[in-house]
Amino acid sequence: MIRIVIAEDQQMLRGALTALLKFEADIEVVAEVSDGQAAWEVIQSEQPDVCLLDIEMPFMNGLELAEKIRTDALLQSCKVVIVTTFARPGYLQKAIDAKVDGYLLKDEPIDYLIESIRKVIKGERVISMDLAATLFMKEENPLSLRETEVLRLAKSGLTTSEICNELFLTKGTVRNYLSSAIQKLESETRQQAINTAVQKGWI
Amino acid sequence: MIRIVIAEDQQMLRGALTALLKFEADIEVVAEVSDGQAAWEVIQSEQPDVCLLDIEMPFMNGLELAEKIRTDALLQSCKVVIVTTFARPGYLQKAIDAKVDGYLLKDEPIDYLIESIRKVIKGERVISMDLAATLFMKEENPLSLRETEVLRLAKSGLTTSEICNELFLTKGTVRNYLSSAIQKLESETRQQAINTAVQKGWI
DNA sequence: AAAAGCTTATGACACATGTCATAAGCTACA
DNA sequence: TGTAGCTTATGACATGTGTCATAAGCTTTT
Repeated sequence: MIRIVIAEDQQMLRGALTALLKFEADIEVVAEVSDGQAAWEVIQSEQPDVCLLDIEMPFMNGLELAEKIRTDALLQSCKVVIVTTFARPGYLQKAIDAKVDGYLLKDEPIDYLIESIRKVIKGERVISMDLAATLFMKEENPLSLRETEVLRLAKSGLTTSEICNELFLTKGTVRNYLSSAIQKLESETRQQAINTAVQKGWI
Repeated sequence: MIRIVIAEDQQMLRGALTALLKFEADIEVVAEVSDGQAAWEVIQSEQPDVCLLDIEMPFMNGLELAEKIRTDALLQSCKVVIVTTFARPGYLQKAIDAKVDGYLLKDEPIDYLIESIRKVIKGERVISMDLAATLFMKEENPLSLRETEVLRLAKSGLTTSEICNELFLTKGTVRNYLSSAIQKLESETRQQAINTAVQKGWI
């Protein structure tokens, strides 16, 4: 019997997945939760064979959670499958770094998900077809730590002076970071830079 | 027998819904499609009792589709239920204008969806609890047509001069529109104005 | 030890952005 | 027939933004 925990914040999808997985004779859904914190608690207490994790969840996202599971000595045999809407290279990279066993898009059929669960139990790794392509086309995030930070703040609508107050930098420095971020992302304005960075999953 | 068409672009959720609705004795899923255009075609040919429509779909969104269904003489008896992730007042307003029969969030349990299908068939209207609240707290979109247009273009990263080329206006005019949009949205920069407008579903 | 790259900073320049006052033409509504 | 609101426009002003040259201190890698 494959024991599974489902962490997905969208109730309709979570309920539907749980309902359908219950029809599989070899699968048992031991818990279904809607946020990262609750997921972490139930994973520790239940020690499931497989965790299905959404990325965007309250309190703790699926990638951070995957990282925590991988570095916990008691959870070495627990397989991790990320299930997400987003085909962002940045997300995929983080998932690979966290050594997840599967990375599926919500745009896959459920049968593929079920099949994938059985595969990761056997020690195989699974990845959505669409994503296998982005793996090869993968672009490294060209932004430095500070550039990323500054751009993230710019995204939330802060002006240069507000950003420099936030990070205890001078205006000039912040403008320099934004300038180089804009150039690295081949954009012309901060807005465009923000758009591409979001789209690539870099901020 | 209640005949249903499901239009939802996320395959996993669409498949799950279809699978679960098939267990209901009084419900028949006559078609499931992944974009607005395909939905429109199948709705015309199948004449279903109920359409479940996602909002964000390729080719035609669910709100435009709802509008088309409501204005088609042959589809007067077809009930429309919007099922979406987003609790944006702007979306809800458009849905109400299109006289939809139901507006549910994907954050509801499936049982509620099934129950809602039976209710709209009886002529009732259904709306998610969370949304009933926003209905009362509803804020009117304070932006004029032009202001909305200009802000939408700004959102995609265009500079003032690019926007004025796009709309055949002078730079000064575009700046005035942005300025008044920023003030109406109680923001300080175009970026902040864009953020709040997106969040309210106004652009 | 040298090279490369990140972090921080300054000053200067050109241009973009946001505000304000003002105004003319238009539509819709009372 | 006003009056209100939208659309369009101009000029002026202050401030914000993006680029460039330059540089010092720091860590990491070769």
